[in-house]
Parts: sequence; structure tokens; C-alpha cells
Amino acid sequence: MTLNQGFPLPAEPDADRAGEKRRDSRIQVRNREKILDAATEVFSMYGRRGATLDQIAERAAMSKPNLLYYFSSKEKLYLAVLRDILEIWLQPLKELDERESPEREISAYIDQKIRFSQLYPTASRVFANEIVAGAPVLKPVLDSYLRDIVKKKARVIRKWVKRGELADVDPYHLIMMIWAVTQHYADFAVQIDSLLGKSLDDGRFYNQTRKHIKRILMRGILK
Amino acid sequence: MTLNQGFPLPAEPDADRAGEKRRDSRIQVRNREKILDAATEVFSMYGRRGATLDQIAERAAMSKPNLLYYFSSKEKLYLAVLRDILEIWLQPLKELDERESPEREISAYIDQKIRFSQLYPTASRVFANEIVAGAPVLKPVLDSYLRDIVKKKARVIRKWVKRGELADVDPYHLIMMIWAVTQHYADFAVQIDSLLGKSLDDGRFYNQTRKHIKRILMRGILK
DNA sequence: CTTTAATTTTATCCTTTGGTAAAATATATC
DNA sequence: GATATATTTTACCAAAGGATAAAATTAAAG
Repeated sequence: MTLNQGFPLPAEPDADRAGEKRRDSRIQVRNREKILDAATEVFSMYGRRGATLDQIAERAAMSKPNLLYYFSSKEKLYLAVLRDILEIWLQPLKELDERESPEREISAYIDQKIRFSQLYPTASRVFANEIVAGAPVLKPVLDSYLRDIVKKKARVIRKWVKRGELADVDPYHLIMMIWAVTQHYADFAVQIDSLLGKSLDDGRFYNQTRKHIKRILMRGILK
Repeated sequence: MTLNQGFPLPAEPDADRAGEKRRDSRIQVRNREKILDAATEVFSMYGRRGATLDQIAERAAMSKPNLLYYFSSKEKLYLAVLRDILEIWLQPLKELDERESPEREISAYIDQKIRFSQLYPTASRVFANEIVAGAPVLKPVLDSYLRDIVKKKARVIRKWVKRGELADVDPYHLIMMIWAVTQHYADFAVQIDSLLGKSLDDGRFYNQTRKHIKRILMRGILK
């Protein structure tokens, strides 16, 4: 639940208790988690600004002042939610390894991204909401942290192309294409439900989706 | 600006003036448009609930009560915005024609979708926001109108597959893949800007993007 | 140029919302 | 089991936000 390794989101998600107090009693942990879960859901439906503390508190089954005891403001809570999401969202990309074959690596990457969409659709939507809204909070992180990682991984992909293991694709476009397609199934889940009555929760559909995406993309980029 | 041909959004976007009055004086038209434009921008940034009439009014350079003279509630205004968007969003799909080759048709479809992302990125984001939020307003439309059209077009794609002109792809997944990839460039424009410092407004980038998407997708689905 | 209708402004209302204060209760420590 | 600390509840508050009323102004029609 910490998941906070060195990117510049305004330090300490819930920094009020500034480094004193022996922290994290059992009840602390439980309540923070309850709140973060509730907040994720509410933020995903109403956005950072449209979400209300009352809604979040209700969903977390506690009073609003009680919630504010754990996160001293709505903004801090939102930040804490984003922080958690970003880290798991980004993890798979970090694992792209140039020493392996692109076939294997990109395939694995797609798998992980779809898995993320399946496991954390709500979190994905909070993230999507933030970006669609113009990344009012995350912009600095995108400009630095994300940018660096992607640049590094673009280099990996370019190397594969040079080695002739991959068609001549632009690394950035490829990465974004994978993001777009895999996240779509979480972010636009309602639409998919309307059209197909299915969701990634359905194991059959999950696999069909996964394979379909991979088939088209891999065919499109492998030599 | 009407663009309202028969889908069941709670009839009459701004239905107060219920069918009397000779409508649409010059000033009416101008102000409604100013408001819709302002609203689109504000809704795209803050979502249906986070957006405020004050912001919209300010951006439209008029007082809040004045705005409410044209759209009698925030909800009606939101609806009016969505109505306009959905129609242009959907238009290209309607044009898929089974009598033409899939190569030509799908290629043209992708072109149109990217063009939409270029021309109406803000509108695209309002739409994205609505869907990500769970389509609280559009759900009925997705369940009926959109569903029917997509079903019809899925049939077209299936026909191409049967004729052997297309690889064995699932029509629904293909359509959603195209949506995902093309919309991404409008909806996640900030992210792209962070990573590349580019946007579809840049003609060079626009074309590079278009070609790249088409190259990978077409390669992935053509026989 | 009136007279009528459309538009805009000003003042105001009620509700929601983020947040605080302080009292009350529960939990942990000695 | 008393004392200190952590947690929760109750009672509020000020600002923001959607909406209305009615007066004031502007535009259109005859």
C-alpha cells in the first residue's frame, strides 16, 4: 500500500503527522485502506472535483470528520489515491528488458496491462479521469518521472528494431497504442458492457480479448 | 449545430420553450453556440459534476442568470453538449460500406476517427469523461442507439471475413481497438504532450500518427 | 416613435460541501 | 484499573454553487 518509490508527488500522501508518532496501528491501516478504496470508486465516477467527501465517507462507512482524521483534506486524499495507482500502472513498463526477444517482452507487457485493467478497473478510471481532465495534479509527474521511463523504454524498442527483430515502428506510438487498447477495456467498460454485455471479469471474455489484441498487434509489429 | 437525428436523449436539448415562439434570433444562435463551446471546455476539464455554471458563464462572457436564460439547468446544458458530440462521434461508423473493400473502408474509418480527434479534442474528452464516469447520462443511448449501429457494422465486418478479405478478427474487438487507439490521441493529449511535446495540431505529427496507426492495424487485420 | 417582446442585470435564496472545534468514547500502556 | 493517547461523534461554519424573481435594458414590430 505504500508503493511510493521516488517520484515527485508532493511528498507524503497524508503528511500531517510529520514524522512523529509510532504510526499504523491496526485500525489505522484498516481505515486508511477502507477510505482509499471508497475514494477510488467515488473519484472514478465523479472525478477529482465532482467527488464529495460525504460520498466517500458514506462508502467507507464512517463520518466525514472521521475520514478527515485520516486524510486531512480532499486534495491529499486524491493525491494518495493517484500515488498508489500510478505506481502499479507503471510497473509493467519498467520490466521491458532488451535482452529478451521483443516478441516475448511485448507480449508479456500487453498481458500485464490487460491484467491491470481486469484487476483495477476503477483505479484505471481514476487515472484516466485525471489525464482526460488535463492532468491538473499529475502533470509534473508526467513531465518528469513518466517521461524518463518511457524514454528509456523507447530506446529498448528502438534497439529491437535496429536488430531487425521488430518491424520499423515508432516506439512512442507503439507504447501508446498498447496503453490505449489495454486501458480501453477498463476505462470504457460501460460502453463495452452496453455493446456486448461482457466485462473482463468474465474469464472467457478476458482471454478472448487478450488474445485478440495480441494477435492483431503482434502481427502488426513483428517482422 | 442541431445534429439531432433520432436517438433517445431526453428530447429537446433545451426544451423549455416548448414549441412556440419563432426561435433562433441571430443573438440566440450566437449565444447558444458561445455557451456550448464554453461548456464543452469546462465539462472536459471538470466533468459533468465538477464543472460549475459560474466557470462556464465566465468563459462564455456572460452572467450566470443570463446563461440560464438559454439553458435552464446545468443538466440540460450538459445534455445539449453530449448530444452534439455523440452525433459527430458516431457519423464515421455509419458510413462503413460492405460493398467496398475492407482495406479501403477501414482505412477511411481510421482516418475519420483521427480527424475527429484532431478537430474536436475537447468534445472527445467530454465524451470520454462521460463514459469513464460510467455513462450516467448516456447509458440509455449506448444501450439502444449505439448498440444497434455497432451490431449492424459488426455484421459488415463479419461479411468481409467470410469473403476472405480480412483475417479472422472479432468485429467488436476490432471496432473498439480502432476507437481506443484513435481517441487516445485526443483524450490523453496531455500525456502525449508530456512525452513528446507534440499534439495532433502539429500537421507533421498528425500524419505520422495516422500512418503509424494504420500501418500496424491494417497489417494486423488484412489477409 | 411607440409598444411589445426578448435579453440582460441585480439581488437573493437554499442547499451542498469542505473543513473545524470540541466533546465523547474507545484503546493501549503501565 | 487508572491514565494517557488515539479515535469517533456531534455540532457547526463559511464559501460555493445551482437556481429564481423581478427589475432594467435592448431589440423588433407596427
